[in-house]
Amino acid sequence: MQYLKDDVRDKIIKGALEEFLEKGFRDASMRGISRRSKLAIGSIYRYFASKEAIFEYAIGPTYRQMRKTADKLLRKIMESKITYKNFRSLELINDLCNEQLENFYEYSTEILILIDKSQGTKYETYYQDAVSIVQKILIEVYLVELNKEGQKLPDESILAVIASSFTTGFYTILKSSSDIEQIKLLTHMFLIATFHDLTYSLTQAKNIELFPHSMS
Amino acid sequence: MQYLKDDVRDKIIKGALEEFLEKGFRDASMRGISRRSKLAIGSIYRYFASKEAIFEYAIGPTYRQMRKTADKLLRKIMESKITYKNFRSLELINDLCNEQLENFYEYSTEILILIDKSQGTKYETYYQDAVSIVQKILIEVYLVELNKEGQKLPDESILAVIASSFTTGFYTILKSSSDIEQIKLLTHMFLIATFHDLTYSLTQAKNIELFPHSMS
Amino acid sequence: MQYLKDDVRDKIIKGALEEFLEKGFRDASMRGISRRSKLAIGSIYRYFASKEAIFEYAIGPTYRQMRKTADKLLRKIMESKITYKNFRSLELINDLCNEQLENFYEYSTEILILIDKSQGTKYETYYQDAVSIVQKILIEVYLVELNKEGQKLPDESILAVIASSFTTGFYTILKSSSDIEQIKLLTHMFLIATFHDLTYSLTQAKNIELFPHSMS
Amino acid sequence: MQYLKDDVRDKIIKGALEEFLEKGFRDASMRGISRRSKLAIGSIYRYFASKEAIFEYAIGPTYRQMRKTADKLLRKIMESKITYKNFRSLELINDLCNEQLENFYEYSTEILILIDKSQGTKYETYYQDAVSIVQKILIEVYLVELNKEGQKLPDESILAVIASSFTTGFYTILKSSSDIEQIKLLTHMFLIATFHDLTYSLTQAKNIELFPHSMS
DNA sequence: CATGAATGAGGCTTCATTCAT
DNA sequence: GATGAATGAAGCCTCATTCAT
Repeated sequence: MQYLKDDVRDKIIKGALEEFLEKGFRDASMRGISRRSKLAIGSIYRYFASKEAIFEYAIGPTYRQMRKTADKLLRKIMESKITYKNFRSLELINDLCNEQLENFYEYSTEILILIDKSQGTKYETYYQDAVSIVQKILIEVYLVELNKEGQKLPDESILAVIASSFTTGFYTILKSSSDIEQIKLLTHMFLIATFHDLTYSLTQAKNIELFPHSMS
Repeated sequence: MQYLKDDVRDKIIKGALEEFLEKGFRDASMRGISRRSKLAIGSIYRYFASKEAIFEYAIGPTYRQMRKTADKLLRKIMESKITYKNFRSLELINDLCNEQLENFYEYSTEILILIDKSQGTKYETYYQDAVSIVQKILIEVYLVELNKEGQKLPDESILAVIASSFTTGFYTILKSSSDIEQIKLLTHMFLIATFHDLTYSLTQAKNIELFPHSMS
Repeated sequence: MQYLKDDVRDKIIKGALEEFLEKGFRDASMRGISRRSKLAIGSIYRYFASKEAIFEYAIGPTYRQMRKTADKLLRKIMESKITYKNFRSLELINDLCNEQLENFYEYSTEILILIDKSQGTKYETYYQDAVSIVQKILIEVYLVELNKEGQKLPDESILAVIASSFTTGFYTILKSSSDIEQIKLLTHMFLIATFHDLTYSLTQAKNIELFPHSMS
Repeated sequence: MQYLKDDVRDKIIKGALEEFLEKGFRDASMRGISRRSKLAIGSIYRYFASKEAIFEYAIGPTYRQMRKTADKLLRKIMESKITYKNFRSLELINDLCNEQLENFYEYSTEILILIDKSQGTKYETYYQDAVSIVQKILIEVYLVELNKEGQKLPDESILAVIASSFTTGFYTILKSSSDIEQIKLLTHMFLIATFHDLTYSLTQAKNIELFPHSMS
């Protein structure tokens, strides 16, 4: 063998990730991947059967890891009776997040591609799926519990908004740094910023002010 | 008639907006625009020189309007000494938002296209630009002021995270409804949920709990 | 409309038939069809979805016609108790052939393509299928009857040979002329030449001479 | 060793013949030849300059042998005054055939490739050439002689039909068996079936019946 | 002006051939 | 000499753009 096959495969994947990230799957061109990986197009086809196969190899494992994580997270939350009233929720969620962060930050490029560069692949609903899961959690933790108490949200679709907003913020953290400690800190801060007193904000939205702690 | 008819031009734009929204600029096809606008492809080229020209005509004005709004917003905030401590911030920001919400509402399709269907055009950085502006505002309102007081954020890049999270949430609202009253309500709720007591959350992140109002 | 669509479609089919006949389906190139039909490749795709669709349009109807004819022929022969002993066989077979010849000679190009230029299409077994049908007929007319009489062929696979030889000869006739009267005459001659006294030749092969009528 | 090894060359040719026979020259792939011969593609190119060179080496000698045989056959027939009336024709033709049958048998793969797997090579007209030679012989043996006698064929092009029919039948025999004795028997039977009393059939086609020997 | 057929560059993929090891 | 990875021209097909009617 002239070159180590794995070297070349990695070079292809590296170029492909660049191309996918910049153009998205559909607009990524084999020529672009070829240029970035400095390999003739024909050579790429020695390693991968198709553009789709490259995507699968580059992104598939990360996707499956993320699904597994998300499913586990969802199951744990459903089982552990977390509600917005539960004092230990923060710890638990934080732990659950931290448990997976190591995985996440290592594959941040893949995740970013999954989020909004995967149109045309079987993973194209990834971002919506992630948002849906977050939304399910929010419904479980907030809406179900509030309904039990006879409280109502002014508009329940705010949970969809918060789900998408939170999901994006979370992935922005992953994108922003490759220092795992910083990612953990930011995640913690962002969890607090998003969920601290969220029930109060949502139910009282019409009556409260933005900066209560800061007025003299 | 010496001039090309505006109603035809509008029909084209209407079809083009549909196509761009559904497929994105790159994957939008002239045939698709032709089908949706019920006009022959050749006719479209009589009104617009290229697919890009259609995009420019359909989206450009909205883009410029949004930039102007954003710049004005940024300038006003810079000039008006809004800080997280300023009691009148809420009113002001709410007013600023409402002032534009009608615009947003009216051009929500164009805005949604700008956000994540503009790849391949000169506007493809729109979402990032929007996030940047929000981030600048957050820096002005929170970071600058906190620094003056000698306080520090555990990690300043949390502002970038909140900027992207907020921007996405805001555009999710636009996408979620075509009822302007609901949009206003959701925006208000979302503003509260995001910024109510944000300073406290950020600075005290390590010490506080998620659901203070809900424990007996 | 600028050009009559059917004109163009016909031009494409004409070029495609040339190309298929010369190169065979697999080696026929869209560029070749494009060159022969003097149409840009893109134009061809306005009329046909794929190279295969062109083949289907050009050849499919002829194929179905031929199958129908062959099936009918086979059925009639099976039903009419024709055997090599049956005096009226010649007339009947001749009639059956003539009945279809008009169709055949009109589509001789298509038939020639079916025979050995259709590799890579769903019709690629056409020639073998035709031979099989002829062979079935031969088995019915000769072998079954001979067995009843307790006679044996020195080697039964001679029928497969005669089937393929006859089939090829028959198609050669179709190819050789576009004068229907000549085709009919040649078919008649060829039927006589092939089947006149065939039983005798086959069963007595080892003992007889080639030119019995011509020796002084 | 200074010279390339012959056994390797043979291994290549063996694999190539398999590949050519199954796919035809154009659709045969170097990878296929490499797989069948269990030799790296690069090695093959050390022995042969191109796919065409392999074909030439594998098929060329057989082609030339066949041409020579055919020419000799043709010359002999021309010189030896064989006619359909000549009593010794059968013996002679049978001998001529048998003389070559061993060759045919030994190179049947090459011949089968020549017949209908050689498209894209300079030998692609082989089948037509073979038919032409048979036709020339038929003309010599039948037509010339009949003309001398003032007899006429109803249509002279029947000889082209019989030439192609006979050629195909003959090659079907080669393809059908790898048992030389069976090939000889089938060839004999097929010669009888084709040429026994052919003159009578052709000249009297309009007046005779198919099964004279079998009517009670 | 409107129409839509015609064009051809560019996208994915295959495969004969070359070349570094 | 053997190997098989690398190359790139050519095949099928799509689609923005042009042009004849």
